[in-house]
Amino acid sequence: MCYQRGEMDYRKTLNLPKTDFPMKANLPKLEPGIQGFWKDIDIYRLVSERQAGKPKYILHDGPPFSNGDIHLGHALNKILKDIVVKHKTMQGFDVPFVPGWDNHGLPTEMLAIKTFNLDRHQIPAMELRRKCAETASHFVDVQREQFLRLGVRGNWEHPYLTMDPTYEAVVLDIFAKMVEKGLVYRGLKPVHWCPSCETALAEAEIEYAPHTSPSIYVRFPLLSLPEGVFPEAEALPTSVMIWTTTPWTLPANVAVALHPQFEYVLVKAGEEQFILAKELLKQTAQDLNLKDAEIVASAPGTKLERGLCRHPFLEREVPLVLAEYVTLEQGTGCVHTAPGHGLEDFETGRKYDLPTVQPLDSRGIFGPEGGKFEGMFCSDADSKILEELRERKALLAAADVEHSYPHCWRCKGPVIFRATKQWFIAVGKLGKEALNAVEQTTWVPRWGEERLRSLTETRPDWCISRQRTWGIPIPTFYCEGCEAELLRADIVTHVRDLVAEHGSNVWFERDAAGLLPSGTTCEKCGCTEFAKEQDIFDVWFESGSSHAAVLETRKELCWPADLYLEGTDQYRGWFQMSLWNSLGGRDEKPYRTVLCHGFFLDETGGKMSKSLGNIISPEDICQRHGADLLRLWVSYVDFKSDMPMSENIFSQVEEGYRRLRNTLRFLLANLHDFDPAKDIVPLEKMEEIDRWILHRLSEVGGRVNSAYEGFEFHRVYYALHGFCAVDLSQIYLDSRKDCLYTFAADNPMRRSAQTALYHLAHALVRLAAPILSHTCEEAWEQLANKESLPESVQLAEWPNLSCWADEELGKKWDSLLEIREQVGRALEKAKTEGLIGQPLEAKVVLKPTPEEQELLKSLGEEGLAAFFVVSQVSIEENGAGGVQVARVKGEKCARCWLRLPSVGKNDAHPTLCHRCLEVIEKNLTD
RNA sequence: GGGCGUUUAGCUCAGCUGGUUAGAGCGCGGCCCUGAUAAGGCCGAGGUCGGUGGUUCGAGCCCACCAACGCCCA
Repeated sequence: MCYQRGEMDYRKTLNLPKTDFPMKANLPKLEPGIQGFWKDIDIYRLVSERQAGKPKYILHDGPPFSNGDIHLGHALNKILKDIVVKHKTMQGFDVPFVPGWDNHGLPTEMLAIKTFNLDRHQIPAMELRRKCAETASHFVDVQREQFLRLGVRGNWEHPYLTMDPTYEAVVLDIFAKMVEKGLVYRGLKPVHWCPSCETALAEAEIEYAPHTSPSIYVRFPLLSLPEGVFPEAEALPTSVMIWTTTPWTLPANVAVALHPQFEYVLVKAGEEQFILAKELLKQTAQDLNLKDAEIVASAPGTKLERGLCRHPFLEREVPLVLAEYVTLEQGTGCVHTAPGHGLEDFETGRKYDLPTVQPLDSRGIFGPEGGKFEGMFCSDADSKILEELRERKALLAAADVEHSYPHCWRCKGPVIFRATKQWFIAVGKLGKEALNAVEQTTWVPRWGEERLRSLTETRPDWCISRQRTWGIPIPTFYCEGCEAELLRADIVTHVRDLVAEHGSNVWFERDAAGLLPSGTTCEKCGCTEFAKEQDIFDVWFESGSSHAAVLETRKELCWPADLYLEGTDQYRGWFQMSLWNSLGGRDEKPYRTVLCHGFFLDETGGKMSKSLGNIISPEDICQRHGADLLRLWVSYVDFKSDMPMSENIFSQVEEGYRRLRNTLRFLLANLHDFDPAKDIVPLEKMEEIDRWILHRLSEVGGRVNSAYEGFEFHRVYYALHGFCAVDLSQIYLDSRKDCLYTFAADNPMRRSAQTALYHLAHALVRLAAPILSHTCEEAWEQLANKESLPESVQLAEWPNLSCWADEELGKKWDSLLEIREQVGRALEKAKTEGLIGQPLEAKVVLKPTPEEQELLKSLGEEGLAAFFVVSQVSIEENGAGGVQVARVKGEKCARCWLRLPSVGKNDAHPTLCHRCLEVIEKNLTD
């Protein structure tokens, strides 16, 4: 090499950063390639093999419905799981992740009906089920691809599906256990019922529309009240006044409900008295045209409990009961209660052990229980009932009212509530065990315990019957002779075996005889002919069985799960249902820890929903920003409460991503000539500043790890981001650039710096890998080009960083950093005063106190200059503290840009300082 | 209407068992650099900690009530 005076390009003699790791990620294009790489090397299998034999950590996946594209909530959920899985794996656990799908259920059935334009009343059950299965399979495939696009690692080749025969068989197995334990019974429950379609309707099949109903006030003559309440009632004929819009439900009336806390009054009007809520007296008096109403006495609802009235037209005593749902919005505060025709009424009926009168048949026509209304269609009976009330002087007022009323989605006719026989799990019997289990579970966040406890405490028995087609049949039978129920564990087990072999379709393909063990006879009447049950299981019973159907049946898994991780809606859903199912079927709770995440909100804090049109799809984000950005966003926010999401917030995450990426890039770029095998410097020979940054790394690593452990991923983000932005970019890397660029390539000080960069790069790539899986894989490839490393960062172990910790050094550098800040402010001042244009034009004069002397001297004036990123530093003796900035004397070195007195002292290289001269001359002799 | 939760700078988060002028990063404004360059550095302005009342010598933190928002239920 030959340098001509005056026209030398010293730039070429610098060790400037060089890398293939691009500044701009272009994640949408990059990620599919990386995902293809993972697929090619079969990353899931590789990791499993590597972790085989290590302690297991079981994160059991809650199955989403396979009936549409994934939305942001699904993406969030799977990314969170993936972060846990990847971190735990790096921590040395064997973490098999088997994703699953919930295939059965009404939403899928409705989707299939719509997609294939089916007539659900015409199509044979098997045909409909085939279409449902086709729909479910299709969306399993769709969603699998969508989850893979997020970079989620799992056993996607062999997920679990609730419609798989092996899965279905375990559901029935659990059911058999519950039958054996006497937890299953058949009881009445009111459901939405369409009398014209003659079928039960699910909530989703109901449409609300305006409807005109009669609005009537009715007298219930008072028979008695608890001792000492309203003694004035004796004086005149007294009745409890109720209001209703469904007169035809009066034959089913068995009680009048009052609110325990409301104030009820005894009112005298003419020659009679009424009982009603005080607050509603004014409105009612107006409706009934009562001019002379006068309050005689008053008492809270709770005092009236167990009073008795007479039914207005039937020979029936009707008790006064208490219910919290009674409102003061309309009526009288005294609510007509018919357990056969309303869910709340039904619950109240249970509480007070009232009979469930349900006189209608499936067409909505009164049967024998309907007395004189037998043979009439329910709403047609309204006028007859009004007539009856009038005759008996029980009707106080009647008018028409228009209100919102449920209608059938299919025939558009008004629907009714009708109690029918359904299968129940007596979860009440498991209450104590449930509370115990809730207490022994670790809830994250902790208030989850309270939430599940209040759910389990108040929960009524679990109705598992659904009157639909797409699901697992409830394997019970009815005697054709005496109609007795045939519910036996051995028979359920027999059906289970058939289902294990043929799938649940077998129930729809065979008649009862083909499903029962041969020789089954009715224990009551000896009959051998049976009919099979029509109801299928509630899907919650199915997904609630997953703990057994998945964890117990997969070799790589084990029961119970270490972790369940779902959204807050699942306290009532999967968390709870899995608990009942497991307590009923396995006598133990299915999870050790339950972790719960919040929901997405838009930037204004409102909810995200399709109807509001403020939905952002994960696919859209992957296409425009990349999965790693979505993953980083997941770690950027605190997922335990609700999380706002918007383009604006997203652009901030993008900034954060750039900082992390560019820091990593800078590390890699300055390692381009570093061969770890040859060049690595042992810790004790490293420069102090390099040991300091490794000490900081060990601190950050510790914080990052405990943040992962505590499921506080946003603390991972802030720890990593802060480290990259402050410790590295602002302080360490900025100070180290001079050494890295201008020193001779193999100068031990430069190798020391590079050794730090090397350790930093290796650590950061690992610490961030559970979150930024793609980016870290891309960086990993750069590192792996130079040394033999596992094929993927996913096969890397968690770095042991504690060996870099040096508390004493940390403290010392805290003080140095304070001085550095002082210097920064002084430089800024000098700049605004026009003394200097930029820091390299400055000479910093330190006037340290005696205590600071030693501190500063240990770094040396040159070391301090690099640390402050200025040209020169001088330390004055016996100062009183403080910093002074002067314009530097000396020319700018053409190579290192520092202003030093040595510039111009050499004739061969008049524009170089002594440091650069040495490097150049060394280069020339090499 | 009920259960559970959330509410600290424009944004996302810290703030230990209550204790001096409430912190960080990003964004924003100004400046510097052009050898991390669709990068990097420096400085700065931003908050009556959702509201009201209370306990206390002292409250972002404890208590009560209220409001907005969210999940679940009715």
